[in-house]
Amino acid sequence: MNANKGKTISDKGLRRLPKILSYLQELQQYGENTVTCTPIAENIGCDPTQARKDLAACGAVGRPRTGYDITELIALIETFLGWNNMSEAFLAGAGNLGSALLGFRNFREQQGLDIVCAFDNDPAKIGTEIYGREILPISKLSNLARRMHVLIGIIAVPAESAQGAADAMVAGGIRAIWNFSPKTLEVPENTFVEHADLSVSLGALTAKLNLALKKEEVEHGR
Amino acid sequence: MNANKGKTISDKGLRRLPKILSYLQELQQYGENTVTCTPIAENIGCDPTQARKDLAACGAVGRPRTGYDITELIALIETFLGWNNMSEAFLAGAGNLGSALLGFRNFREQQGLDIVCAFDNDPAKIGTEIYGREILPISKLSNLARRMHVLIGIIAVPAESAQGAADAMVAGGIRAIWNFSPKTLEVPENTFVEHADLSVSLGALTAKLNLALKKEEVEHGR
DNA sequence: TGCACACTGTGATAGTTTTCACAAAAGTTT
DNA sequence: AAACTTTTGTGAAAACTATCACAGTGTGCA
Repeated sequence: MNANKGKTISDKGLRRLPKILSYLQELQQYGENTVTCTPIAENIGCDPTQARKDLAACGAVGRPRTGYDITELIALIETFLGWNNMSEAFLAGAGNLGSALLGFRNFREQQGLDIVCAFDNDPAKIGTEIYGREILPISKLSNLARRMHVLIGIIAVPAESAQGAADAMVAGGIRAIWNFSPKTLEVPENTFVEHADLSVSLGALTAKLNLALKKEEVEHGR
Repeated sequence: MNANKGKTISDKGLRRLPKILSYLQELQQYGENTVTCTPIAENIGCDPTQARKDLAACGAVGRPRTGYDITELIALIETFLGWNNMSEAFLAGAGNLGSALLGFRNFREQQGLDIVCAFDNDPAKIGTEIYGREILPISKLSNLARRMHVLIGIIAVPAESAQGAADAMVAGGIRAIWNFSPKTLEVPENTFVEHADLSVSLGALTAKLNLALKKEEVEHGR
């Protein structure tokens, strides 16, 4: 209980960590050994104090005038994110997006996420293989998850099947769901859902562009 | 200038709109005509006042005792997000993720996003077709973007090529970049970047699970 | 036609996140 | 070895976001 002296991190802060990590790995490739908060903050686009507090939340201690040790920092952030030891995950939905997720080597190598099984309802897909993983019927998800002690589930099914897939995952003891469907899922208290619906992110982008273009139109219009 | 009486919306609020939209479309399918803020808020997981303020930002006006007209609300949100008229987009990177993005019919139908061209540096891919779109060399991106007045770019290339792709997009007059690479991009002031790196979202999920499991371990351990 | 209800719209309050300001610490230079 | 510079760590202030409380208003019902 003394490693992390009661420091907390906000959800937003949490999301800065993978960006910081990515930058640190880049620095490490260039042969750097230490780094200060200022370049980190500049790279990820935040205030240096913010970066310092985020790092502190992971248990990092820096040295005045020198900064932080990059290797140590990488290890701390990876541990904090749970990326340093392999976790097994189940995937529901072997369509376009699901197949792409199965194809990413990075999840295994960088984030320690091993998608061990994929599930689908489409009889045409069941039994086939995608990137070396056989597609199983969704009805088998719960039992297998429980037997294999899988705690992470990925939902890449169409909106109308999303809640059903989530229910199957929860029934199988899955505790964290990465939800790529647009639907908001209902799950028990102790289950985490990360809504990664692409349309949310796209909406934020197109709305900003839209507003800016309209504003420019008005400014140029007169 | 009177449609939207100076109301503003935060970035976080912006991201609630696509979720609200998705729920409204679901209600519409069930034959509902009007909706109040309470069920909307429950569905997307926020306070009813929050939902009301988000809707107000889109220019929506509700009627006491009745609520909001669903059809009208959908139209307002779609207009606000810029999803009601088709926008053309260029895609850089025709790998796993890029191909999946090309395969989504939804972007065209739901978000009005038409990925008209895809670009890659891999000679093996150039000239081939993916979901009916020919793959062109990235060197042609700038000129084509300018000629076709394309304003939206999607980056699905590896980290090391991301900044180069972004530069080409900016040079071609692209104003909004949907960035799926882990790298933070440097772009001019007037260009919007939406960082949709999957590892950020995954990190938030695994970190929460990780912390919860550790906490449970401590609680059970003694 | 008027009364009561359910919901919107919004100013005020509470809570959270970010930024500021500065003391303490560790190298660097003279 | 002392003075100086750079950077961390953190409590306090500012900015932003979410929640609360309630006045205003249209609708349904008597």
